[in-house]
Amino acid sequence: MLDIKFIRDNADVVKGSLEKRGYKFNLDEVIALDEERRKILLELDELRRQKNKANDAITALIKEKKDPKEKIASMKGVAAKIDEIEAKLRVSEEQLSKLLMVIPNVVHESIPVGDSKNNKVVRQWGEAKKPDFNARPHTQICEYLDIVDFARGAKIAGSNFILYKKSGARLERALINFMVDLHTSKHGYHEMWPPALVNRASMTGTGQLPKLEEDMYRLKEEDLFLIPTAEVPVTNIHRDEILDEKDLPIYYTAYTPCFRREAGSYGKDTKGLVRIHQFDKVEMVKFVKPEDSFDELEKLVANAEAVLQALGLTYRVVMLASGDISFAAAKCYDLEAYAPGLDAWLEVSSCSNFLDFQARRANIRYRGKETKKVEFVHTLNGSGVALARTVIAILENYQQKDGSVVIPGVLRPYMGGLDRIERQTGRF
RNA sequence: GGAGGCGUCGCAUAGUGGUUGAGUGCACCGGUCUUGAAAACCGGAGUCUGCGCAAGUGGACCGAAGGUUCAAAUCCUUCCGCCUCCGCCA
Repeated sequence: MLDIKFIRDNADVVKGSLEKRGYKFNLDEVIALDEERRKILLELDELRRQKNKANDAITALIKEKKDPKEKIASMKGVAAKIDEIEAKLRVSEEQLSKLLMVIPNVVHESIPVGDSKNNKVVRQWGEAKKPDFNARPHTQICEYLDIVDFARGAKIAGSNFILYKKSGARLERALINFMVDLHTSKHGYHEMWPPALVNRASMTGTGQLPKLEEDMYRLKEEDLFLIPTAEVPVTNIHRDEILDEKDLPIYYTAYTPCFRREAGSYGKDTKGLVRIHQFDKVEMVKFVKPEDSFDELEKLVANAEAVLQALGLTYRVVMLASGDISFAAAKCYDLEAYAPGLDAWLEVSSCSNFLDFQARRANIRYRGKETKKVEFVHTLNGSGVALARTVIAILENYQQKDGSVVIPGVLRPYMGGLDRIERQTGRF
């Protein structure tokens, strides 16, 4: 959420940002509503002041054992008027906050303007090269090695739900453990294991609601949502809290499954592991002082890159353009791993700085040591990294001519020493 | 799922209709004392928001939302959360 005072004082900046994002939004309506709201508030406060004064007078009369009847009678009208104006204020505030909730964050000046075609590759690590034999896509590798069962996943839950089998399941678990261990032991993150279902307040706090309700799985009875990312529960750890400056920055990492309905994306990337309804992800979340957030973003990206480097995967870092960046983010880098079987760059991480946008919605603040003032923190998060697509990259990059897949060295201790996945024979 | 209890300013608590936006203790900040510290003593401190260049001056906030009343932390209704016991259960 943007600060209404910021909007008021920087209407041009906000309009410019909306324009860069390609948003159609009438900001002047917001500014007019705010003006009206303040006018009502002024009138209301004055009446309430009169009421408070009169109440003091009534109290004094009672103390002096005098009859307050006359004073009381004269206050009835004021009380009624206050009720009436309070109702007006409520309507005005509701309208305003509804609009404020759907205004996206102001994009940072450093990012390219335009749609996804203007995304900028900042750097690349490794070479995008195909093996010297006929590289197969991961779907064929999975089938040959019998490590992912697409048909049974669909039988159990529905299309684009995945059943990992045997070494496939083990690989998934190995990756999760490897990544969490890396972030906790080398990058200074504290490990968390949050609920995979969250309430409406949490979803609103990080900005998924109200805009993206139809993209999520929802439990009607309880009004709970399956998390689309660990960002939601982990950022909301500190919702409605005032942190101490000395505790900042706070780094958390968490593995969670992630659930996405992907409504409206049918027909797009529907083959294999690219776009599935439930996937695993290790997430990194930061709470930092405002002046540090852009430095922290660079470090966050480096932490995610460390995973891909350790796995020996070729990737590139892409700075998202203003039209492609998410609702709550001011600046965002995607990490894309190269998958030779598909001959495609797959988005496996997204690292964003939200500035105080989420903190304002979720009311996450800190008290300055020197200033004693309470201020909003800046929040960031990044995938470190998302599975399924990383599994694709591993399978397609490490496939051998004989159809087996070599396990990257860092994962072997997590695979019980296994260094290669080979075709399993037998019924199961 | 059933029965009961409870939600007050960082923490613990006092407060059952009118000098209560709210007392006390701990924690916190400043000062006195001390070589320094501790203790003791004195003092200070909540959050949000309106108007104002500012000094300042209003308003709101006792889990949330409604209601009763001239007046609500206090009474009523609904909701949310937590605790205890019983039931069920990985």
